[in-house]
Amino acid sequence: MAGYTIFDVAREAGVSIKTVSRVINGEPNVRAETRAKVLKVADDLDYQPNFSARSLAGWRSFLIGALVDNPSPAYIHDIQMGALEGCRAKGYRIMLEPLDARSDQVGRLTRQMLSTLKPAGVLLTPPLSDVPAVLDELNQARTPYVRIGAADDIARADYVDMDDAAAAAAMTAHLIGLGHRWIAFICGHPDHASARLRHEGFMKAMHEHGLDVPADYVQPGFFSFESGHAAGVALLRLDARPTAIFASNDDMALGAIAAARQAELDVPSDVSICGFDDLPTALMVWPQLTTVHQPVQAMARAAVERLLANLQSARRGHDALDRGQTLAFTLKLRGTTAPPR
Amino acid sequence: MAGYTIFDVAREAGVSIKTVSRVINGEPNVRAETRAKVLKVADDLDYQPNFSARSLAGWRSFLIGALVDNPSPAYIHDIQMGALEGCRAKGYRIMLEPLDARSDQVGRLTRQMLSTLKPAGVLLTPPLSDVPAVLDELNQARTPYVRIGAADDIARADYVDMDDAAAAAAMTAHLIGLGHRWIAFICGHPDHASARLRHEGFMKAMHEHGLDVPADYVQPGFFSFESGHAAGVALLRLDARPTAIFASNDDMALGAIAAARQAELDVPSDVSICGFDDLPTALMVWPQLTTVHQPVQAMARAAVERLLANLQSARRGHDALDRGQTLAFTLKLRGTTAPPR
DNA sequence: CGCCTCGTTGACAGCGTTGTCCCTTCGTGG
DNA sequence: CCACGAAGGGACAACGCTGTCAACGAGGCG
Repeated sequence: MAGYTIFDVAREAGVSIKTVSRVINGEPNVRAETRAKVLKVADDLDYQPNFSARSLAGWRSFLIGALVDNPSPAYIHDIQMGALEGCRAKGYRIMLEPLDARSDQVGRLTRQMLSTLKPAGVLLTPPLSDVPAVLDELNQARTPYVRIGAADDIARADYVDMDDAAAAAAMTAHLIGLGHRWIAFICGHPDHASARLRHEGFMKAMHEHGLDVPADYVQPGFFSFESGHAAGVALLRLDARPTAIFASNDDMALGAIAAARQAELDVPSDVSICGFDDLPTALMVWPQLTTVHQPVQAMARAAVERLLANLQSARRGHDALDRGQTLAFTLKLRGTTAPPR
Repeated sequence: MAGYTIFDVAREAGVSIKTVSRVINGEPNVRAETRAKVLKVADDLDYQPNFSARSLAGWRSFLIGALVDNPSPAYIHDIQMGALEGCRAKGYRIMLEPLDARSDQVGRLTRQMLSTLKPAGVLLTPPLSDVPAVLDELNQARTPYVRIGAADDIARADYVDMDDAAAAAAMTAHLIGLGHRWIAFICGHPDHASARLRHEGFMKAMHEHGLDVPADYVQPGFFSFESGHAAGVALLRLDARPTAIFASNDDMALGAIAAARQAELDVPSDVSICGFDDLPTALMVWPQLTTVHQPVQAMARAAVERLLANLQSARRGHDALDRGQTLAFTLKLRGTTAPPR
């Protein structure tokens, strides 16, 4: 039958259950020799500590909740894989928890999740990273959490993010460097802090280069293909048609490309288009999409690692280390941007 | 503090802990009046039964493991969301478990996962649905499971799938109906049973319509964009160039489209291209990709529902119901297929 | 009218682990 | 050689829930 208990290990190793527990949990006050013996027996028996029992007996479980409210499969996938990488070795597990950030039940749902799962920590992703009701519940339950891509009240808790504004500025500078002067921008979903930052980065770069951005060159968008398509249609119909369009995510960039194709315009020779995120799809269209690589997986991994590090230092009574971490972005210059004709 | 225990509910309702437990678990032999009272108190207190305690005390946990080995974020996402839909209401949770089907450790890893998590049931996705080592471990641990898209030894366990061969035949018939006679096929990953079935469906439809398939019209592929691209390049270089290409998944279809673009061929006027899966990306390229909609989310949901139904009937000592379920596919006729010139 | 059955409820013992507390052992300095 | 402190190790009680079994009262039946 699959599964020995700690009792079996203790018997085989000739020590008490508690000592095995100490070894498994890396607690101090075990002689190196004893530790080695226990480890060997545990390995021989292929002993796996029972998840539920550990959570029940100990203060917290070995679960990390990942709260998401993002329609993008690729984003969720990256979050989950990054988080898994960060905690698999330490015996923690990830439980994905989709949650509607705009619901007025979001606080109650968070609380329910906390009391059923009693997670050791929680990962917050945009736009949930900036929902006060969620943060409050987390604080009240004294559950440590890391916010990914948060913008509001950044000092409130541990965070991991990237510099969206700088990235947008860098991409804008790239377009300007190619010779573009008339660059339009498609905004992201207003609920997302990063959408705001990307917009700011774009505007800043334009102004710094002394370039003008007409009001109708900034189109609203919601991070969806359709909204990008609509914005693209609107932009390409303008009398003073932009020579480049910077969409604040890839889905919208693809929508804008579709709009260009329908208008019988070639990308990039008639109009350059670039995105933001670097989805897998960016490589699966032709020409391949010029975009900003957002290190989602690396952020998730870093977030989990911070979480676990803080859990350990909390147990030892240390203070939290630094308060957050900003990861580097990369410009992926590919086929959808070129000098204007 | 967030979280009352069953004890609080019992006290408030003036009954024993066990009675509350009965109500929560929907067990029989509780007077309707008592049941209602307990339910009301539980609701007032917003009581959430503790996950770990339930798993530890009962021999079943409330976890369902979803074993996946598929690089596609969209696929994993659909599986997870479908599974969530199927079990959220019943208080079960999904735990995603990536596993390498080709590793010789796959059996050991499965066993480890089973003994730490003690899941109530397991969802198997392709290609893991057909890995004997995994199935054996599951049987040995007496953990019920449902196989999604399995092909080998189908009577071995409960399954949910779609008719890949029929779907491929239907798509082929669509191309033939448009007037194509010279249709090429890009195969899928040889480890996937569905790849084989799709190929068979294609060949069958061609033969039934009395059409010939030259040997070099059937290209190998691995379900990846790159392999589709390579196959596309090879096919479009042929002296007798096919007028249509049926790629056995969307990633490869996109690869083939890229190959056509690079060869300065228009899709669909110079060459029709279609895929299989209906990824979100299929709608985000222009022209939009003609493909077969694979009901991944619905399959995952059905699989979980079957799992839970069987769990209940097992407890009541019933036999398993029917042995499996085949879901309907849909042809999504969009912009990348058209009559040949 | 007593006996048996059935539906309903509660008392109690685990489930496999960790936290707390205490005892033992060993090394060190006086 | 003894006193003392620290480190190593064990006994035992939780943790919150479910499974088992027994107790109880209400009917049905002979």
